[in-house]
Order: sequence, then structure tokens, then C-alpha cells
Amino acid sequence: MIKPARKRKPVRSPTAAKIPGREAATEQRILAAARAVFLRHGTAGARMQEIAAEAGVNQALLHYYFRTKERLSAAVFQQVASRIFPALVQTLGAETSLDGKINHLIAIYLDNLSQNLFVPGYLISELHHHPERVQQLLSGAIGADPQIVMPALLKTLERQINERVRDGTMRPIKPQQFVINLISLCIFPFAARPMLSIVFGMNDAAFMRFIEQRKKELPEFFRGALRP
Amino acid sequence: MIKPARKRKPVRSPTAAKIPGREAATEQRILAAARAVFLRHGTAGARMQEIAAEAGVNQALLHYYFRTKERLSAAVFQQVASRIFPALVQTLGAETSLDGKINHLIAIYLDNLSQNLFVPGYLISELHHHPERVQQLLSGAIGADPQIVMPALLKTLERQINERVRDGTMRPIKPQQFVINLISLCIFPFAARPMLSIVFGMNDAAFMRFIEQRKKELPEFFRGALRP
DNA sequence: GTCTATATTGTGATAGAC
DNA sequence: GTCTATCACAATATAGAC
Repeated sequence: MIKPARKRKPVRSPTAAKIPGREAATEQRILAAARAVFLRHGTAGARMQEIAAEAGVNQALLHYYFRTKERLSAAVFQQVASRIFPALVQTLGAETSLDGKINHLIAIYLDNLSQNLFVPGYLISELHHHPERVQQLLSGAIGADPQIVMPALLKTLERQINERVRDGTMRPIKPQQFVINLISLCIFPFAARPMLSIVFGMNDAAFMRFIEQRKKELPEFFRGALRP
Repeated sequence: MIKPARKRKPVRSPTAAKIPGREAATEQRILAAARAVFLRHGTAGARMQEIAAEAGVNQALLHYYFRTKERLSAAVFQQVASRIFPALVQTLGAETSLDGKINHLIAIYLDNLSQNLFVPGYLISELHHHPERVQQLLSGAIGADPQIVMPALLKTLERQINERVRDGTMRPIKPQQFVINLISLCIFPFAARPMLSIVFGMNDAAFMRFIEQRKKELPEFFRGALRP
């Protein structure tokens, strides 16, 4: 049997509302609620009803503003990603010293993630389950095509590393390994927090103490690993 | 309106079938298919129909063997977790040298995960979205209560670290930080693989080359970080 | 813009024949 | 043990009143 094409709602653009008032506030409330729910349960596990309840509005309003669950989840993903990735590109791409970059990235990430504990688990989960859908979103979040930006960034790092190797103050390492080692040490403890909580018996307070200690030790640990 | 309680199927135990034949093979096929689908899509995103198709059987048969999606996903999680966590406990808890443990853990994990690329993303995702449900499963996978095993393991590590600190061949580090740094460097690249693929433009072959290089460099990198 | 009510489809689960 | 057919309910999405 042939299914008749589903009727489609005409395109609206409530975001472009001219009079900023209760409407804009509502849209933001919905987005904030969606963010909370999607971060806890993931896109597949989240329920529109729960988002509506958390936002204190009706479920129909979610569709009024964002049309589909798909679009709402995309909006959340992009918002979250755009708070994480640009910092990486800007910090590592800057024209500061290598040690300065290491210190800065560790400080930024540990601080930021301490206040957004669910972000790493959420991002890894989404990227893992929908890598195809996520590619364009990630480009949007960075604000440029990573395939253009990253090679330049890696070149810069490679040059800085080579200088230090010639000085004899660092041993050789590929820039990719450098970057991935650094962000592994920063991000993984947050992504694996539920596991650490169980395995090491850490409650929330213990985890925060653990991170505070890490802020102090990680720069030295990382630089130590690079000594010749 | 009062909903009548859903009728429940009487408890069966097909796993305990006395005659191992086609039945056992089917159960294993279903489990393997479920593993593949749950790893790709996560528990919430997976569809029983897709698992049935992948196993080459009917959807009703999944319920015959595992009763509910919940139980099937629990079986998969425990199977996956039991291949990852015991290695950690056994390796770090052994009475070998600290350097030996580092080398062994890196080798084991990078090899193992290279052949199970989806495992880290899957585990982090499940732990993140269902930490409460997962606690008991994890205990089952380790084969003992982590709250008993881990403190002993950390004590052992602490003693070994202290010895080396007195020797002057290592600088002080808390055993928890030691363990988490080590597994961060091993596991994160796999968990973040979809992101690395996009950000660094790595295809599958490039990623495997990246890991191969890592096998060689990571032990030295990590030991370097611990030098005084 | 926001609501209630309802349509429509998806999905886990069960009954019952073989 | 395995299948087909179907149920029951959950969940997304839409219509239309206000």
C-alpha cells in the first residue's frame, strides 16, 4: 500500500520574531530544558514530554519552535559543541609558547568541564552513535571547516616542537600525538566519571577534589613526558 | 481509566537447555547480533527488529530467549565489560614491576581495543546514560565488588610508587592519578575516534597507523612524565 | 504564542499455529 | 524452537480552539 506523503507544516521562523518579549524567552527556556534532558539521556533516550515538562510548557510548543525532535537535538548539539571546540583551536593555534598553550588548555578545559560535567559523556555518546549526522554540525560549531583549520594548526605546533627539539628541551613527538595526549588527559576523567565513581568509590565531592588536584599536577606531568 | 496489569510470560530458562544443539547456537547468534547493534546504536537507540534481522531470526525469538530488551542489553553490557575491566585489575594488581605494568597495560589495551573499536564509545555512553543500572552489572563483570578490590590495588600501587620515589627514580604521584592518566591515554583516542576522524581527517587506515605509532611511543611518554 | 485533543506511526511484547 | 499475526502502549507530530 502506498502511503500518502505526510503533510508538512509551512516553514516558520519564530527565531526571527521582531519583538523580543515572552516569545524569545520561551524559546530559550525550551532550549535550556532540551539541553539538560539531552545531556542526561542522549538524543535517542530523551523524550519530548520530559523536555516540555522541564521547560514548563506544553509539548506542542516544542514543535512550534523547533518542528522536530531531530532539529531540537541538532540545536543542542551545536550549542554544546561550540563551547568546547573553538577553545581548542584558538588556544593551540595562537602564537604563544608551547608551555603557555599547555597550561592554558589544561586550565580552560578542567575549569569549564568542572561546571559542565555531562558534556564529555554526551559529546562522545552522540559522536559515537551518529558520526555521519554530526560532521556538519561540528563544522558549524567550530565556525569553519576542520579539514582546513586543523592542518594549519598542526603545522604551527610541529614548528614549535621542532624548535624545542633543536634546543634540546624537548624530545620529538608528532603534533597529532601531542594534541591527543593532552586532551585525553583533560577530557577522559570527565567522560569516564560514572565509571570512576563506581570503581574508585568517588562521590561528587571526591571527584571535584580529584579534579582540583589534577589542575595543579597535570601541566607538570605533561611537560615531564616531553622532556628529552 | 484503570489499566489492567499486562500479562506476564511465565519464567523459562532456555539457557539451561539440556541438549546443546541448534538452540544454543541460536542463542549465541542472537547475542552476537545484539552486541553488534547495541554497540553501534546504544541501548536506547537500538531496535529489536534490527537485532533480529542481523541474527537472521524472527523478532519473537529474541523475547523467547531473553524476554525483554532490558535483559538482552544487560547481557551485552556485561559481556563487553567483562572483557575490559578484569585486565585492568589483574595487570595493575599483579606483583610485577611498575614499568612492567605500564608496558603490559598499554600493550593489552591498545591491541584489544584496536579489534573492538566501538567498545570504549559504547561503554562510556552506557555508563553515562544509565549509571544506576550499570553499577551491579559492572560488579558482575569484574567478578567482585570494586569497592573491595580497588582499594587493595591502589595500596599496592602506592607502595610501589613510594619505593621508586625513595630511589629517586620517580616523582610522587597519587595512585589514582597514576591509574587514570594511564587509562586516559589508552582509551580516550578510541572513545573519541569519530571526532578525531572528522577533526584530523583520519580515515580508518590512518587511525590504525596512529594507534600503531602510539603502541611504540606511549610507554616512553608515560614513564617520562613520572621521572623526577 | 500557547493550549487541549487527537492523529499517526514506531516499537516492545505476546498469543498461538506449526 | 521458530514462525506469523497481532496487541498495547509509547512517542512524535499535527489540527484547531483560544
